[in-house]
Amino acid sequence: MARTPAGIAPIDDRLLNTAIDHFGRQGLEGASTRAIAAAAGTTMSSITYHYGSKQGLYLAAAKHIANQMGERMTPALAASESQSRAGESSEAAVDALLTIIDRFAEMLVHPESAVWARFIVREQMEPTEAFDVLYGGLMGRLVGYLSSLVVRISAGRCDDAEARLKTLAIVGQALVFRVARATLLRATGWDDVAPAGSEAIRRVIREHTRAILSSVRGDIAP
Amino acid sequence: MARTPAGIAPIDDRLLNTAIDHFGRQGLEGASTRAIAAAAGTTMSSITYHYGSKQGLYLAAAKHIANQMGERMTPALAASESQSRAGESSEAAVDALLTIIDRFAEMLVHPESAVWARFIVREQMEPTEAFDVLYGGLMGRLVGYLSSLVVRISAGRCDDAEARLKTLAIVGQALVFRVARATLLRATGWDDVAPAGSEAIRRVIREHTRAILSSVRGDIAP
DNA sequence: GTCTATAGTCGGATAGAC
DNA sequence: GTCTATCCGACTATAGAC
Repeated sequence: MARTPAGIAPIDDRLLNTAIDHFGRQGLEGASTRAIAAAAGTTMSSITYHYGSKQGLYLAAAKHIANQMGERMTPALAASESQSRAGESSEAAVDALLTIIDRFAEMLVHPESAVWARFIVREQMEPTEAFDVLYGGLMGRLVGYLSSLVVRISAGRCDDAEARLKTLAIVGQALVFRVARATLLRATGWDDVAPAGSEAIRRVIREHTRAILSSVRGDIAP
Repeated sequence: MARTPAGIAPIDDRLLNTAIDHFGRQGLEGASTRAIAAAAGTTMSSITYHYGSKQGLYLAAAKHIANQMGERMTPALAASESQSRAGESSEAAVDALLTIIDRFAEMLVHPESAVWARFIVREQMEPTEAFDVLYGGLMGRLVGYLSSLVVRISAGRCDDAEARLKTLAIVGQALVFRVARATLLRATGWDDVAPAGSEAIRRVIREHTRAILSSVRGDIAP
């Protein structure tokens, strides 16, 4: 049986993706291992066999999300770190930050992230130990890296604590288009987010982020 | 038995608030009418009596959220509309928009909004007919109003469709501090959002929003 | 209006066949 | 490893006492 580089067999992969979907919609308690197993084409006791319990599957699902998000963001993170190191200028840091934000926005408007987001947002608003898995995977590193870029861009105007709040606010501009998806569709009259809409969203986020970072640099009066 | 102006008796109010909490955490299917009734100090069959069914209670809970959010935002909305009408200048429109955003941010950092947010975000990412109730209550009106301010601030530089995307991105800066609460706490090292933290968050959002709107007015090069 | 009692379904965990 | 069978608890909805 062929295994992926991550060591996950196709059957486990299918079970994990189904689990993410069900847990994301109904939570740990609300989701049913019977329904997850049936949707993945197997039976409930295979969950017990592979993951020990319902909660074991839940934590494995969180790890699977962290791995997949890491795969999506790693190239952009490498490119950004390269841009960041290319020059000491704050312009280089702005570009490095925009590289990450734009890739993050692209991920969030992509349909693939819908199931991840349901799981993650649930953990954000009512954390369990699965949040440690999610935050330890990529999020924490990303927040720290982006905040350090903001500090550099500000040239000492804002301290680390303020930079972290600024980072979250900037990220929130992208997050809203996934988390408030129903409002997006109502407000725009769209049936779904077509490629043109996705481009328009990313352009708005880039423009806003540039404007915010310009003000951080002191280009405009506060 | 004294009734509130909204015509909701204390017992119903307690039942509805409990329902919002349980439904927000576990969803329509996951939540248990027995548990909701017990936590509200009554029995399951009183839910059937008052709301017909579990889903009837769910819709009533959505309406209750819409009403409460309306109460919180109405004064700011009235003040904002007054500011907006006070002058034709785009500065007046900026102030009017900031009034709404700041009040919205204040609501989102307040602990009270945690239970509402769990319910609403669930409906955002997996809408049912309860979302019609939520969106029809306040959200739709607010998005339309803020977008019209953005159009006015831009002085024709962006059309209505782009203004709506910009509005959502701006709102997202506030939303993130509720929706990604666990990340906020990890990133800052806070145990909770103390008054000083709440002030810092709102200041960042105001500064960013001013910077974004300045760029919309063409104060800085795109 | 609020309660208890009951019917019928579905949940997770486990044991054991193969 | 994957399945069936079974245990026992919890669920919604309803009927009916008071």
